[in-house]
Amino acid sequence: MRITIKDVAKKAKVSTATVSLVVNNNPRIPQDTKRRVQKIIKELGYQPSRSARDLVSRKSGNIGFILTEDHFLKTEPFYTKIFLGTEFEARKHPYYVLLSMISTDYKVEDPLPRFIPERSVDGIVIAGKVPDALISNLNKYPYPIVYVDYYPDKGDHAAVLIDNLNGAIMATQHLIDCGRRNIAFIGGDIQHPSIRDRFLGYKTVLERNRIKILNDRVIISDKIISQESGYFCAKKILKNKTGVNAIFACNDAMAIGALLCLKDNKIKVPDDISIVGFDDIQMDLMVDPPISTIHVSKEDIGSEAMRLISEILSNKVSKVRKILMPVTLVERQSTCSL
Amino acid sequence: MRITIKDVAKKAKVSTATVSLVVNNNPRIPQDTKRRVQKIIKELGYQPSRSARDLVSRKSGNIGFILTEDHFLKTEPFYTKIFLGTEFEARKHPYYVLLSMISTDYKVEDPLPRFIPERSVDGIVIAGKVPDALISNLNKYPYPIVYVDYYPDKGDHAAVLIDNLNGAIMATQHLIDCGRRNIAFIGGDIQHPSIRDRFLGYKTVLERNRIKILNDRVIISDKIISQESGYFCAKKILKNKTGVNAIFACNDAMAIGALLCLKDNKIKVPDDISIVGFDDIQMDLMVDPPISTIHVSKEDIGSEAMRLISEILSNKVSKVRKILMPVTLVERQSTCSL
DNA sequence: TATCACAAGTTAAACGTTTAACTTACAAAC
DNA sequence: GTTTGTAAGTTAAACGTTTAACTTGTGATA
Repeated sequence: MRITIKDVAKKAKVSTATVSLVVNNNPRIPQDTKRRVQKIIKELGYQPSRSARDLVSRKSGNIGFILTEDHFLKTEPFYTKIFLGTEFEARKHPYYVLLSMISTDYKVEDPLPRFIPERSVDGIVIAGKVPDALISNLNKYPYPIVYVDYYPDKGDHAAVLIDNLNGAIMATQHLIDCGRRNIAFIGGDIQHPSIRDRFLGYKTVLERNRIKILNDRVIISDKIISQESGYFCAKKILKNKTGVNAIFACNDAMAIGALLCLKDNKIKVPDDISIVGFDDIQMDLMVDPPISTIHVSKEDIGSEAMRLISEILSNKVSKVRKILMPVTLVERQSTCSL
Repeated sequence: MRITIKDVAKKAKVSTATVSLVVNNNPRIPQDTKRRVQKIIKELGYQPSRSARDLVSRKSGNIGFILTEDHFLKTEPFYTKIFLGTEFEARKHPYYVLLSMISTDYKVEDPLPRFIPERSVDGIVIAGKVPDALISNLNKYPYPIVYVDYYPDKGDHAAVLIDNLNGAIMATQHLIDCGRRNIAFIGGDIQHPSIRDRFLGYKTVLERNRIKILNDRVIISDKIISQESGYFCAKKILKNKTGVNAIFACNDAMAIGALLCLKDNKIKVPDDISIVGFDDIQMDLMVDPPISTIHVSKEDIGSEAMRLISEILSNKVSKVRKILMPVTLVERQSTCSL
């Protein structure tokens, strides 16, 4: 038989209400009583029942964490690290995290994660870009949502985001600090808010330094962002022959692809062309030369998301807000001064 | 206000007991009543409260899924896929999955995942090798455990395992079928039950074919299993100069490391030396030539684990048992006939 | 006609908490 | 000496289910 609050109450010769107040740290209970009860709780190994608590408080005690399958299964554990941060932070809060993957091509008629209709979560964290169909299905429910590294176009959303603009500015400025002014940008999926901001940062720095933005130095692939598309974009840049001596890639995957292309064309990196990426993924260190990049702390993003949803659920936050997570420049061997 | 069983009962003009019996598909309720009640449930959008259910049934409705951080964060999403399978299968069962990572060097004094002391799970799935300290801490609790792709030395455990022995036999036999008899084995962590069985399969096939097992063709690294250790082992084999014309690597990571080493030494793969690995990881297709290997369905392993723990919890299973998941040979370009 | 079996449902307690409202005792204020 | 205030608890209802035990009605059986 499970040890309940009644057992503790009986042994401590107080009412169950008192035990409950002790457990919940209510200031109405004086120190000595509190300590006495706490001692007995420890002796008996009492653990409050979650379901009983949840029942009376009309909470579930769970947070749903949703991402698409391909984000989760990617070789680079980017979102996995974000989840790790969320789960780790949750240990300090009264929440468990229910992780659920949805199909990358989720459609309106597809079922939502079971915990949604079953009302087994109090709030939701959505990591990475998800199909609009998911979002519109979710809107039928009253759960507060925190977006991570993405947010839908319309509407006002709570979100934890990478400071993409600043990161892009740091990256591009770094190339200029290396004495390079013929800087190309390679990217894809320009609809994505993150990529849009990274491109914006690039343009900002060029303008700030009175460098003309040339169309044949900006290559935006319409294919999915990947090593392959990076390779392809770099190829185009070489073909355009505009004397590029630096490339800012919208992320590390593309940066690595570009690096491979340059190597295949016997172009020296970083001397002839320097490359800087974005994200600081593990692969950066496994290529030759290691890629200079903008470091993003994935775990911190995840924990921040947990903190935000927790605040929202305890009504500490009056207004929806977006949090920008700071980034840092990591200089490695893919960039050098001219 | 939430729709409760009372609302349904009132509208259907029955007692809450009847509604409950309908929801739980009790045969005592005749078809027509059942349908009538179900219709009203749908109309009102009634969803039973989990916490109320859990409270009265003394269950938590959760399964804990535990793995070490490095397993989860590995570049190759091996365990991530297993988790995905578990989570997917859980949708058919009355369980949610709580994923929790523990430190790779977990010690006895470290805290257990919060859901353990809080009694918020009904059973546990442990994926991959975990420190003994974790297991001994877990033994203080009465939760049934299903191990996945690993199980502790002592004791009788329920486990879902890869059929490593058969896989190793298939791999080695495949090399012999290619007309190769000078077959090396490279591996590491020979204490690990999986590696032990893979080595055993190798020896079995050689004996079966009356091939002598030579010590300088069996290289067991004492370093962690990885691409690097694979490279290193292959180097040793070349140094030993025993005319090896095939290598069976204990997993794909080592196989790829070996491949890189052979390429660096201008040895032709698959012609001079054929290589076969184990696991079928994504990287296999990204190297040149693509690696022949033993395919393991990670998702199936995960779903099988969910099914097993679910059976154990519903007492359908009388005896502890181990389930061996079948594997298949995948022939790619790293092996060929002599 | 009385008895019995069974189908179809109902009643009410139990699960383990939280919390608003109440009680009691004691000290301070008038 | 009465009133008032407060500290330190207690009482009891409520949260939303499940389920053992009970009731009621109907038809079959002796």
